[in-house]
Amino acid sequence: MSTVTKTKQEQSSERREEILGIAARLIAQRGYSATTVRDIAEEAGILSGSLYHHFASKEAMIQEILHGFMDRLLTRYDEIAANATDPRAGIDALIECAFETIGREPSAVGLYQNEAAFLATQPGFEFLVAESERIETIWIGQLRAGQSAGVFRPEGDPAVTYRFIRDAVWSTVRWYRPGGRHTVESMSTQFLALVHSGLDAD
Amino acid sequence: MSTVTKTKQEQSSERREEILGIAARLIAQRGYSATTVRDIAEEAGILSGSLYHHFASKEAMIQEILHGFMDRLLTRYDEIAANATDPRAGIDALIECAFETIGREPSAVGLYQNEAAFLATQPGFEFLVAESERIETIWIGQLRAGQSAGVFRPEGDPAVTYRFIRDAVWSTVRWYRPGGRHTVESMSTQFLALVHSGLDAD
DNA sequence: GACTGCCAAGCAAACGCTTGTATGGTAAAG
DNA sequence: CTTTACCATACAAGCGTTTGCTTGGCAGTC
Repeated sequence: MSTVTKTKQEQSSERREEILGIAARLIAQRGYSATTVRDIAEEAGILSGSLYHHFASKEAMIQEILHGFMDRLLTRYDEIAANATDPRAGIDALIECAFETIGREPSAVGLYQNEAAFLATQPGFEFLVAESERIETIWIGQLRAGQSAGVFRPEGDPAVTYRFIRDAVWSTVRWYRPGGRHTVESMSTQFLALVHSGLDAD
Repeated sequence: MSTVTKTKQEQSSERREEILGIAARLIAQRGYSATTVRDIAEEAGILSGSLYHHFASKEAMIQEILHGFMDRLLTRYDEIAANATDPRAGIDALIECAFETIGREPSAVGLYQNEAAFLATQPGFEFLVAESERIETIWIGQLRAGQSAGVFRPEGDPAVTYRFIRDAVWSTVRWYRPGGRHTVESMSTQFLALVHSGLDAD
């Protein structure tokens, strides 16, 4: 009697994780189809054929990267939604979580930003649509609750507001570089100020 | 003695424009390197080799698309900046112009969103960096002027605020579809309300 | 401690296919 | 008779992937 075991391909060895990290970084930089298995292999210090000892295909690599990324994100979002005391605190926590994620795994975020929309239409990537919808539901739930409670302005379609916020936050990964004038925290703070109070002076 | 003439490759025939439109649409959907010249040719009803009667290379096609797009945008932005009566009206006009552009040429916007960051690092695309910087200067100028005039909140780095706004607006092209619940105008209106007054009720 | 079997990791070379591009020809229009 | 737009065919390079093989190390058994 054994615990549930992973398939051989899904067992995580250190080498696998290392190669996935390289692949994520390259694909985030150049795009999925502009990144060749030879690029990835060379960066890993092996030949392209040797990649197939670790992964079934190039597509399997990006699937594993995206699935892992979205599962981790959804876990955090679920926790935030479950523990939020009020809608405003909930939205703030979701936004902060997104900025932290950008700081923690920029490659996965960038790759998701660039490739998810197209890949979602491809067979084998149905999970992208499903998990994106769950995420959307969490955000819109907080926005709606805030409108009902009277802490957020009643006008404005929550679905549209969500997308504005989502895109502004996630797009940060394209230009934010740590070590410069701003930290992840200061970015988060400035965004929260903008989204809560707006641009206009009182 | 003649006026400045375009090179043969840059002369615009109707057929050229048609093919460029097809290329822009396909590349916006699938990405530059995932779109083959055979895809473009098939959609145009010709063979791939025949494309080279109109264009020097695949790269020349995307250069022409992007250059044309940015030139038109920059012309409009320059006009707005020159005619703006005050910073708030200036920012509003810039935002409205962006939403109108999304409605008018969604393919070019989408293509720019997806490919510009990578292409900007490639030889032959230096104009992308140059024109992006000019656009950034126009926006940040309005934001700074608003802070100085006291109509915008003084806290917040204008360069960061600009990027938040820019990304939220342009990313709209990825999910907005005309004919649904929202028009370009209603999107523009809702975004302006959010960016000026924020989420919080008074 | 030597021997055996096994396995993860990678190499070297090739496979069939797709890619962007070049070339010579053709048919219609002016 | 030149120009325009296109076809038909080809080509070299690069693509993802497969194959057969080598290597080093880690059990377990004698």
